[in-house]
Amino acid sequence: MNRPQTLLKVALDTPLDTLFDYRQPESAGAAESNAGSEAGGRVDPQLGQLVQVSFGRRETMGLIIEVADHSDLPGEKLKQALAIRSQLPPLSSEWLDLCRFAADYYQRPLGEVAIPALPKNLRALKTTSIDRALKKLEKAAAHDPTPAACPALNAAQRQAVDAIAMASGYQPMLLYGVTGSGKTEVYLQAIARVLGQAGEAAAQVLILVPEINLTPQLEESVRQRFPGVEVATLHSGLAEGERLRNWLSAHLGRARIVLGTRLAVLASLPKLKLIVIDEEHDPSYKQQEGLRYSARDLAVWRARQLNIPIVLGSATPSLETWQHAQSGRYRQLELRARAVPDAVLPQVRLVDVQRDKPVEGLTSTLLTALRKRLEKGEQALLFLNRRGYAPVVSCDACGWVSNCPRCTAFMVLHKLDRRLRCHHCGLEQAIPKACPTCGNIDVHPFGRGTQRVEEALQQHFPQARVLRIDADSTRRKGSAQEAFETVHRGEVDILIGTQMVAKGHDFQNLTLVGILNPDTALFSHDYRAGERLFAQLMQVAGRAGRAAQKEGGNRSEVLIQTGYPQHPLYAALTAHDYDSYAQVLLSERRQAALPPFLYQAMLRAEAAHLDAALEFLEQARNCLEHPAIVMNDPIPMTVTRVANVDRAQLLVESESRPALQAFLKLWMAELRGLKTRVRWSLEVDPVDI
DNA sequence: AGCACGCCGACT
DNA sequence: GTCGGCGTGCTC
Repeated sequence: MNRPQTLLKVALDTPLDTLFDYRQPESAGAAESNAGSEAGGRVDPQLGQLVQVSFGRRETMGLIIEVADHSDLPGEKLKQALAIRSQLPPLSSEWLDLCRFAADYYQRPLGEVAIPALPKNLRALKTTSIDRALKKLEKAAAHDPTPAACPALNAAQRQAVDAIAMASGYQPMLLYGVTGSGKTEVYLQAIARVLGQAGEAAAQVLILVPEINLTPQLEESVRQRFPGVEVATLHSGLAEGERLRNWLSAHLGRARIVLGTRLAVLASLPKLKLIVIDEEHDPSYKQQEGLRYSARDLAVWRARQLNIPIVLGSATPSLETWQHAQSGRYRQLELRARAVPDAVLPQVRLVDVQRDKPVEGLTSTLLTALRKRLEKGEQALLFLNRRGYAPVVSCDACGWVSNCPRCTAFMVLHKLDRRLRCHHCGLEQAIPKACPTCGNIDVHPFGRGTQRVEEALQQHFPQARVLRIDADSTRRKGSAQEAFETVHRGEVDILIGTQMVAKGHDFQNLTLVGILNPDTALFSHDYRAGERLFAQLMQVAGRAGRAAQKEGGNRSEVLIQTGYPQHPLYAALTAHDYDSYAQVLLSERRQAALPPFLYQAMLRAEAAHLDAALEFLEQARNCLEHPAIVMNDPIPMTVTRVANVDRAQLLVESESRPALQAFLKLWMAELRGLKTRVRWSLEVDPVDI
């Protein structure tokens, strides 16, 4: 007497690695009749539709992954789904496959990947914001695309544009070119060609950028170049309403160009025909919490899935991408010259701090260079990747240092607000007037951050307008943007900043870049530190001399203050030669059996006491063996304690990615079975070791 | 992960 | 006598 009934297998945002079965709602149409869908009659549920369900004691939104007529559970355990959200097209099976891949690869349940990838307002139980967004989208008038004028290309750019526009099917391409070599123009013209080729059939292009707020220039260029074309941005800074509207515009295929940060790689793009990843080496493509995905890797997977070309642009490609280009898996497109006529690469000079001892972080060579630029009315940029006034305060008499009581870290002196602040847990304290242990009056700051250098600069150049840009000076929303504008308007003579100043901005009148204390990264235990430092310094150096050279012939210069002027990294920087340095790094990696010649996963554990975390990892290490897997010793993390929580990690390695994946799948099942009070998480392809 | 239930300490 | 600590168990 069992008439077959339609069951929905639903993915929910929960750590339980399974789909949940529900009976279909009484009337799929009726529940949402306010949206104008056909009332009454039963509508067939479809894959990729959102469905409202009761789960435990709460109501939540899920995604229909399968429609079936059988469940392994006894019928009385099945609840009826509450309502299917039918007023928008279902997510495509390609999109679901993308989420499924990410879920499998990063060892998470499908629902934990797919549901959070959707805008919050789309998942909300009430439909008001969706209705509002759809109405607003209707209203937005569609303009006729009016092609804007394109600058002429040089030969290398033309070749690159042709290669991208004429690529058929899956074709990853490394667009390798120094800052100022005209990568953006290649993107824009390739996009124009791809959108043009698709004609009325409407193609979509996805452009990924590291941080949209720091690179508003690209968004500006895109909008100006494609007037009348709908451009949707997607990034974490958007208000929920706008986020939903832009997401829907992409999902409905209206937005022809979607420009976003890493999270945009999971957008629904039904007509996607080309992906561009700008600054593909940038670490911010790696999500560093929750689902720790690489947007770059997922983008490449997506391009292959859809059989479309993908362009990875960089002046300092990641070694993974470099290796693929070397091996021929990726096609290499190269822009050698700077695209701006007459522009030349800045001269990079090393200042040996053993011979020219810095005072307050500034060598006399750098001070002289600054003075010269000031006299000419040109701008200078100093780069110091350390915010605050001084990284630690100490007592000469007894050796007391400003340790954070909750973290394995120093509390940083912030002189302006007269506080000590821990950059790991946020704890703040007043600056002690005397040493807390011995009472000595003479406690003093040790080392220097951007605030201290700013102070020194003001003393050296009282007439100069000095501006500091770092996370502290740009707390307020939009203040970073304001700060950069004052530089553009020429209201700043010397800019001092952290890595925030390295990205995106071209300063026309900037002719001197000083790099203050880059050496620490040279001897880091993280084998990626060299690669990252090179990319960062190259990027900062690129801020200088982007404008056409003036008739006076004053070439821009970059001064690097270092204690190791012989280091090959600096030699390569001086020669503007990433090729050979990357080659050296790659062969080192091959010899030492490190990524990209080795595949890794990191199991991390957190507990109130280090012993518990280490003990869990030891247990994890012993609970499963695999012939192709090497398990390292569990070790405390470098910064062991953060906010009173101890952290440890266990690195797992294999020469075979499939073997690692197979192992992880089994291992996760084992670990989920261990009952432990330790919080743990797995990261596949970890970047910070 | 939420969110409940469930049994032992200091308070309106 | 209750409010509330977090241990344990379940979610179609």
